[in-house]
Amino acid sequence: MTKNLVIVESPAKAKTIGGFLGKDYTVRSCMGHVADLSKKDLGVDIADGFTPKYVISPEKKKVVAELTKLARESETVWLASDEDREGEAISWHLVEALNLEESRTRRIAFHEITKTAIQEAIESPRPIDRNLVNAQQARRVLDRLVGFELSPLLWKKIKPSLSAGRVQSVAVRLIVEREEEIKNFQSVSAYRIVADFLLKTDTRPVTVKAELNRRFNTKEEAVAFLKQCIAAQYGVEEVDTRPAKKSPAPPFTTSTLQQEASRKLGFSVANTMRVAQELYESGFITYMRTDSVNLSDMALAMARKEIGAAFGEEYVKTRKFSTRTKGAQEAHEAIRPTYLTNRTIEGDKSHKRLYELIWKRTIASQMADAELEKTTVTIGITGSADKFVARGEVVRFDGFLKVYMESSDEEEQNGEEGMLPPMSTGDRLDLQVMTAQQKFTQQPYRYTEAMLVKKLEELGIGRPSTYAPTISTIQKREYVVKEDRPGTMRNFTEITLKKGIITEEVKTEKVGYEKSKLFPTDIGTLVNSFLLKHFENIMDYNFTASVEEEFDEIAEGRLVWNSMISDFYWPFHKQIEETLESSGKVSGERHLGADPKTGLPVYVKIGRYGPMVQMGDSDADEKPKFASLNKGQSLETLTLEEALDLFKLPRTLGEFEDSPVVVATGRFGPYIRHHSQFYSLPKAVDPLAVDLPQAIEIMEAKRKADSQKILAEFNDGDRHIQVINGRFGAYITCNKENYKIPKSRDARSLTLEDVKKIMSETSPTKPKSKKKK
DNA sequence: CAGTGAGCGAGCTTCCGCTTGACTT
Repeated sequence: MTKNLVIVESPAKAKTIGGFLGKDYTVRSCMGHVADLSKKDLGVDIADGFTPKYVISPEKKKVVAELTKLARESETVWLASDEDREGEAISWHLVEALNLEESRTRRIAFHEITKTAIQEAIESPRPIDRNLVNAQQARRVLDRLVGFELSPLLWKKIKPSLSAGRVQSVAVRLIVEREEEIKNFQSVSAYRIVADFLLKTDTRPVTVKAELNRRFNTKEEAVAFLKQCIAAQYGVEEVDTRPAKKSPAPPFTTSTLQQEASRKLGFSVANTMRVAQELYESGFITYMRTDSVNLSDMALAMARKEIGAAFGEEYVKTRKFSTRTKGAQEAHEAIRPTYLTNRTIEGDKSHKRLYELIWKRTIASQMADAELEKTTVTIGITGSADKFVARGEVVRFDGFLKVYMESSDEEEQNGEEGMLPPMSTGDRLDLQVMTAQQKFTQQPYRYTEAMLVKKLEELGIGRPSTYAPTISTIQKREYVVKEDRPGTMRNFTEITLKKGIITEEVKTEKVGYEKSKLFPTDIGTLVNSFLLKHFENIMDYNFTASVEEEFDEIAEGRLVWNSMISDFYWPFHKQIEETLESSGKVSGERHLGADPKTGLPVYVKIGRYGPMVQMGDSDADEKPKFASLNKGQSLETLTLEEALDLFKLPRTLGEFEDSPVVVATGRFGPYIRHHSQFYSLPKAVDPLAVDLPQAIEIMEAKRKADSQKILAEFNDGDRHIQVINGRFGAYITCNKENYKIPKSRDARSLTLEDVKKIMSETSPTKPKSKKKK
């Protein structure tokens, strides 16, 4: 029997708070939402004023049963879900699901997990804010209506199993449009003039690097300028020194953590979140899904102490950062180490690295500004109005730079600014070398996962808990792919003036090399243009922001939630019906030309299983031939020649062991089929060129590898039992049933008796049921 | 893992946001 039951959202939080509250309080977690719209149908009764049909989420049945029991035994139930729209709805759903009586239910909220914050919260409970709950309900119903009406439209018009939604469809649009910008980008070049000068000083001469204050559009102009400089003299005209300062970045939110972990550690968004979750569960960091840059007073005090002790008092400067993010709800603190005294932690490499990044960012955010001195030296040229400019930067006081500097997404930083020697007006400079470099304008950058998250956050689309899942959804649907692309070589001209002689040289540089960037697929592009054509309003980058304004009005009690939904739904539903009627099936079909042998037309289009080529018309007497596109080929750029090559498979190479050997392409790329066995072709082997001896070699290699996978084989009566070395360790298989081998046993030394014993003691796990893609 | 692409029709897919395990071969 317990007096008080406190319900929070996360188990790790429950553990910490339990320690603060003492024995009169039982603290449990509900693990997020316990109820959601029914999944079997639309889950919204449109005819009845959009009444939501809530059901207890199947995976939460156990939690709800347990909480119901505890609540019945308690005097008072404290609902301590997060203080934001979703948190308020969670509390409301708990009231409904646990059948809580109002008289012994209290709603409390806190933004920090500290003893004082929780005690204060307990002292000031409030009723559940029904307006806020209604705002969440409107958000939920709108997302369901959009997602569950748009997706089936795509199944009908384009391809089964596709999806669309308020967040994911805009994420795809960003990537498709960036690719179009790149495709349409016209690179122009200009000549940049840089020079090394020699400054004579009392001790020894020093080199000063400077750049001309203008660029030349043509080579002729650049050469003319260099010629003019052969006989020129150079002197310092002006020295301008001014102080500057740099301030640290705020502590991490989910989005900035994902960006920095991507830039500094090369982590994918999903990997960052997985490691952060584990750090949180081990008690090393505060909650990792947050949009707040705020630190608790306790954290600030810890920071002051830690910085003072480690670097000295002059390095301490605590700050309160405020969020600039659209729609931020700030239910939690920023992401920070629980104890700033721990510079590092025990754990594997990725945990250590992410933790240290969080520690540095948190500490730096509370350190003094860096004080710099920026110097600009203007260098005159006799006989010319143009000037060379040399820039230098000296750090007078490093401040937060001692610990951490935020990285930037810009790929090329223009010239590191170093130190300049002391100079004064009238100093003479001797030219050592002057170079005119042809510089091309850079195409827009492609998104990494983390850069896409940054962009979505700027647009106010999505929440900290959904950034990583959204990124993975659009990849799972094959709207976008994350890939490396090799880039191409480009020539550029460099003209040098040295010792009065001008020389010209053509050099090459690599451009367009991409690592782990997001590219749209043919399907992504096609779905995007379909949605843009018929649902421009949903695809608008400001759609979320404008509905969020209305959700805010609902939260303030100035707007009725289902009338807002009604105003949105009916015009939207009309768009759906009109599109159903007006639009035929969309396949992005292109006619490539005629097959030179038969004269039949060749098309490329999106089919039921993805991009494909077709030879012949479907209403002709002879059935058309079909073939899938290869990886890396695209609907937009495929040529007739490439299409004709695709029809050359399947190809029979000859006979081996009395059976034909056939090369073909399947869903996972080119393969060899022989005796109903499949053998993948290595990447380097061209399926159009491979011959029989080479194919046999590939098959034998696979057979050898497979034989090493089987650790042991037994025949027990009719049963054929194998011990196999699988991806997740060794296991036993028999009659398509798998059995785990206890960790204490060495799989290689098992006897038939051992195996039979394990099989009788453990229950089999069925291999994964085949899922359709 | 994998070989398909007519048309018929059954039965399936799908959203966003809050939170963890269970499970995989």
